[in-house]
Amino acid sequence: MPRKRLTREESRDLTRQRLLDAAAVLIAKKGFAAASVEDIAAHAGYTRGAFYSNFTSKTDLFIALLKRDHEDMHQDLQQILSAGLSIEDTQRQLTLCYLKAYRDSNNFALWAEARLLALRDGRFRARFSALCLEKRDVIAYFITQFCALMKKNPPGPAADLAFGTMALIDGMRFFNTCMPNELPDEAAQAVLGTIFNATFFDRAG
Amino acid sequence: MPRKRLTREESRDLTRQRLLDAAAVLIAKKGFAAASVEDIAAHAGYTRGAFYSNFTSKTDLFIALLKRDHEDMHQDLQQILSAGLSIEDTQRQLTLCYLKAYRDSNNFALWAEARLLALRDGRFRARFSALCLEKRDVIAYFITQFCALMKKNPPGPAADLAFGTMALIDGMRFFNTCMPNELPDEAAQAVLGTIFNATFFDRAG
DNA sequence: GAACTCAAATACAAGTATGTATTAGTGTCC
DNA sequence: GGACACTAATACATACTTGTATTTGAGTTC
Repeated sequence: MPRKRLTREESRDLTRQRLLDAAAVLIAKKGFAAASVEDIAAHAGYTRGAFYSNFTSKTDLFIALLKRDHEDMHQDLQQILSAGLSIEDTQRQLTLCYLKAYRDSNNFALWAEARLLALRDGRFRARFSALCLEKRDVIAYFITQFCALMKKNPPGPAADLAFGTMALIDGMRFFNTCMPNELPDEAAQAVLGTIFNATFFDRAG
Repeated sequence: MPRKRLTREESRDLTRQRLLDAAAVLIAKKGFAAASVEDIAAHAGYTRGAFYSNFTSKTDLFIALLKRDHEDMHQDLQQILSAGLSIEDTQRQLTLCYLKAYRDSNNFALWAEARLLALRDGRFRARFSALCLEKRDVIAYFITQFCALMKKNPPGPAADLAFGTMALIDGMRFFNTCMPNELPDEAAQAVLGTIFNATFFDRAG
């Protein structure tokens, strides 16, 4: 099958995506600061010219990258939510979704990198916070729905608990990834399960 | 009072400490990769010569820095533990200790930076993991003691739960620091309290 | 206080990044 | 199919870093 001739816009978007893909790999591998623009462009099969033609800066590209990742995850969660499943099935789907995201990506390293950058760079922080809050809201909504389904009140403001959830998941994922001998998959899952159950299930009210 | 004349060893140690102090500030501010050796040395009031005379590499210095911070915290915790206080007093001391560490340092940014570095650099990871595990063990011991004091069994292996504790605290601290409007101090404390209580207190067994 | 030793400064040689300014080569449109 | 428009490549100027090799100068010791 002959390769389709691309319109200018399609072509441009393709290079954009390729640059983003390359950036995801390189930033996860070397870190944001160490991944040079040259590197990223080269890995995507371009030169710096393509990069600067598509993004104004490395930071700009990073935000675009995070946004893309966030939207992917958001869609997944949204789908689970809108399916109107039972508690058990929702939980099951959630786990699947989590594991999927877990398996095939080093994206959590990107978010860790972004958090660090956000601590230092005010401009970046503003844009990053917006993304984080969207993420939090999705999770908060989940918590609310979940508790409603179980006919319990959440043990605190759902938005705040959502932060806790994110903290816990990301942190455990780091330990699990970095020292799998000390915290193997099952142990990590068990701890998450224990804490979530204790917090959201095993309570009066 | 005239400045004491320093022995060679004292003098050397002083520059070492100064370099570490400067590194702590600069790495927290700019990140490990972006904080140059030159920068660090200059901020400490030296040139690169002093740096290379005291450390073999930036990574080497970073490990030394983390170790120093860890030992400080370790001592604090050890003191609380060995005081043999009641549950309430222990909790109170713990909170104080936590807040103290919280207030006057950007050190948590250092650990976040280190985690990222550990993901990529195998050599660094080995050394960093060792520190992390010491930290974990201290916390795990705390958990064990605490549960014993309350005559309850921990809801899982203390070592694993310690990872969860670290994840939660560090993660919440990030959100609290980065977006204090969205997650103010009290909210962060409340969430931590809720989750810890649910996990360690409000259970049968 | 003179010889010696070691910490820190200086000088030097590469290597690598960024960003802009200009050029080449294709889609696009009449 | 020829002029135009825009994407990506190239060329260029500049600025940093790192690490080593050498020198200076201050503690130490006899």
